Amino acid sequence: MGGPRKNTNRLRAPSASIRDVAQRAGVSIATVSRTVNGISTVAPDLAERVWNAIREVGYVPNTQARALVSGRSRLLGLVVSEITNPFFPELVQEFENLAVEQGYEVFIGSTNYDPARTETLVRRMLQRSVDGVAIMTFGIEQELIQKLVDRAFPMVFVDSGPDMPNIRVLKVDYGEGIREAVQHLAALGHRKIAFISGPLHMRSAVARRDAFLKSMSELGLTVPGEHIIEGTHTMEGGIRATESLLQLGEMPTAIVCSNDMTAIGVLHGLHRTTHEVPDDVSVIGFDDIHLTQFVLPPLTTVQMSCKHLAAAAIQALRAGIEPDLPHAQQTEWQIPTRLVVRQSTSFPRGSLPALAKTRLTSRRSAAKV
Amino acid sequence: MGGPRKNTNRLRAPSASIRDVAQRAGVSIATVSRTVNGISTVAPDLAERVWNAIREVGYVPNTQARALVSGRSRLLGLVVSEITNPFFPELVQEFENLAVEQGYEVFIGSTNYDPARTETLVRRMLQRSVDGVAIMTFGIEQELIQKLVDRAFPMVFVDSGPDMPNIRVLKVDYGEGIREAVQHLAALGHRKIAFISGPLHMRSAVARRDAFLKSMSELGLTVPGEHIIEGTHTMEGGIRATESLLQLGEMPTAIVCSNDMTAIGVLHGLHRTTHEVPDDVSVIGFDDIHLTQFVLPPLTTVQMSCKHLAAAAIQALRAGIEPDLPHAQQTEWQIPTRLVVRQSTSFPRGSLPALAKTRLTSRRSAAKV
DNA sequence: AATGGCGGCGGAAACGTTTGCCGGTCCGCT
DNA sequence: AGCGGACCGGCAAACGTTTCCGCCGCCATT
Repeated sequence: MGGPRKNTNRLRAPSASIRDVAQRAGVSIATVSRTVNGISTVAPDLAERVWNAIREVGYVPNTQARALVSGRSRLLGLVVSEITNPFFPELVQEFENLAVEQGYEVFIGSTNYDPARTETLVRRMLQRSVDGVAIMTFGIEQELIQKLVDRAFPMVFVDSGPDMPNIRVLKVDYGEGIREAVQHLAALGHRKIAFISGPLHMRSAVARRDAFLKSMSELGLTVPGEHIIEGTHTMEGGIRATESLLQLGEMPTAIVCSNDMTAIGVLHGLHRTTHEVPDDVSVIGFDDIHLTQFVLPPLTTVQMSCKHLAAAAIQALRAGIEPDLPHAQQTEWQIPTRLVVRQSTSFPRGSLPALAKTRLTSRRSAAKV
Repeated sequence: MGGPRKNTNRLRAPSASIRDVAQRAGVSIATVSRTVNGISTVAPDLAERVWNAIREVGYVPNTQARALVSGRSRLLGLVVSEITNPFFPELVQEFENLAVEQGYEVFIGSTNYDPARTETLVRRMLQRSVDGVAIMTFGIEQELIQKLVDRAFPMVFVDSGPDMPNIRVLKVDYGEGIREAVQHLAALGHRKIAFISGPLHMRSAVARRDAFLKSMSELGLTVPGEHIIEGTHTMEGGIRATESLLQLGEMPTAIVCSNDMTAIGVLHGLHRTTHEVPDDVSVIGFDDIHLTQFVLPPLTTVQMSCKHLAAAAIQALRAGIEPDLPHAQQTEWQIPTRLVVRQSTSFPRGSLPALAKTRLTSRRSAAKV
């Protein structure tokens, strides 16, 4: 038969196990387990002995074994489009902070807009047996969804997901922030306001464009067709869109963009052609990524709070994982948006009240006077 | 005694296990395991049967169980300073791509420069029993290192780590790129070149500053003390440093910065005071973060290749994990740096050859002429 | 034709937990 | 004093793998 086989072929010397602790404390491993997990049926003095023993042998519970037997990994999947898109690191950061606070770890993956990659990404997450996945890609492929839903997997989507049990959705209220943006421009005196959208196969891009049109018509402002341009949610798209706007007979005095990268492209496009922002044209972005504070001039933009988004995502995931949490039945979470005014918006050229000019124009042109 | 207990209290119905496959294929679980792991002693026809069975029951190996018994998690830890610092997402991206390619997963965590957070981060990584950790924080606390080294843990550091077995170091060759930067400026005619360093308690910041001084003296150029300013590797630090440079009697005609965020701060500082870049002052950054392409003007900077860094980190980690890899004995990896010329550098004001002016000056001022 | 070697497969132990079940102790009630 | 029950701790099964060891049969050699 041969005696017990111990630790052959292991990579490193194993660390202390629950058995070592039990031996040292003079209790059974069951008691150690219960102590570690805070189960109240352990007598205080025993618990004390166990904790001491744990400290002495430097015991760290083995997560793999835990997950294996309990069937839960305390791991949350977070799927983003691309981690190098500046919006996402901030989301990741918030998400991670909150997850750790609540005793979870985060398994991050980016799809890079590649379906094959997305496919393997999800497979990897399943293999690591995550307890739930937040899909924060703002536009996700349907077959992938199907695959996950089949396993009755707790999931969270942004904007819209399939209408199925165990699917929770974070509804971003694009209208709110965009209305603020339009009203801000209108209050400054702008009437001719253009909009550069995202790629229109993305639902969130359509939602943003429609919110813009709605806000304009609420104010009785009309938008000629050539003032609505489809962009790509990238800087290049913003530059190209700017170029086509510049060729128009009637230039708009303000441009609202479907995301910040587009707005930054607009800034570059205008800079190349020696138009000043905000003196010649006002520009507003969307997302409030970190970068907006660093461009020149700092960008006025609509903020979708990462904090809110992350917090809601985690709450929604936990609702799917732990059935007796207070929010377990909730299936929708509202995410607010709001305008953040920086220095890329001002009065339209010509309409500038003399008094306000010295106060409100950008520091750069003020200094030049 | 009671019969076998099955699946009480599990969160979800378990997926097919190796036993289901074995039963379906009419072989033992050992054979299934060998087939899945590509061990060659399995007869081709049996392997065929096993693969079919796997497909039929939709078997996915359980990573937890695998890791538990094999002692290896195929998980790599990646510790960065802060994920929202634009340099890191790009590193993370490369690292993840390469890791997945080589059959590993990545467990990311950011320290946010907080020792307590770092401490728990490492503890979490140990609990998840990662196979190795890459510490890419460019300046790490010593006690943390000690803690990890005690467990003979495969680790990779940047710039410098403790001199111990199982520690591998990625040596960034700051000198190379900074010499290129200085020579580029000198070639354009600059003689008075200032340097804004990072916080000098960071070794990498000191290394960069020293590389600058060395490159200057190689060209016979002297640097007055007030032209070396300690910054903070942040935009604010760059702005402040610019302000103090502006108060000097003799302004430098070019500023080299210890990282890109500082350089962007310099851009803002100069913009506020109506100095033109590059016409009045040339600016060079370091890191080549994504952002540098989006600021105005696009920043000339020294690139430390993320690709190189990530590839070397993974190779070094694997060297520590799999002892019979070709690089297993190597303990140092060289990371090259090189200058990327964009539009924030030009001739010093006044020294500009008339012919070159129209070609080399920034597009903005050219258009104004 | 018997024997030795070897290739290939199966049995079963081990990894480190969680947890159902059971047995012991002690207290309070009758 | 005897009994019931609450409480608490230990035993051992189970989670899903990997891998050691042993067995069986086939082929080649003597």
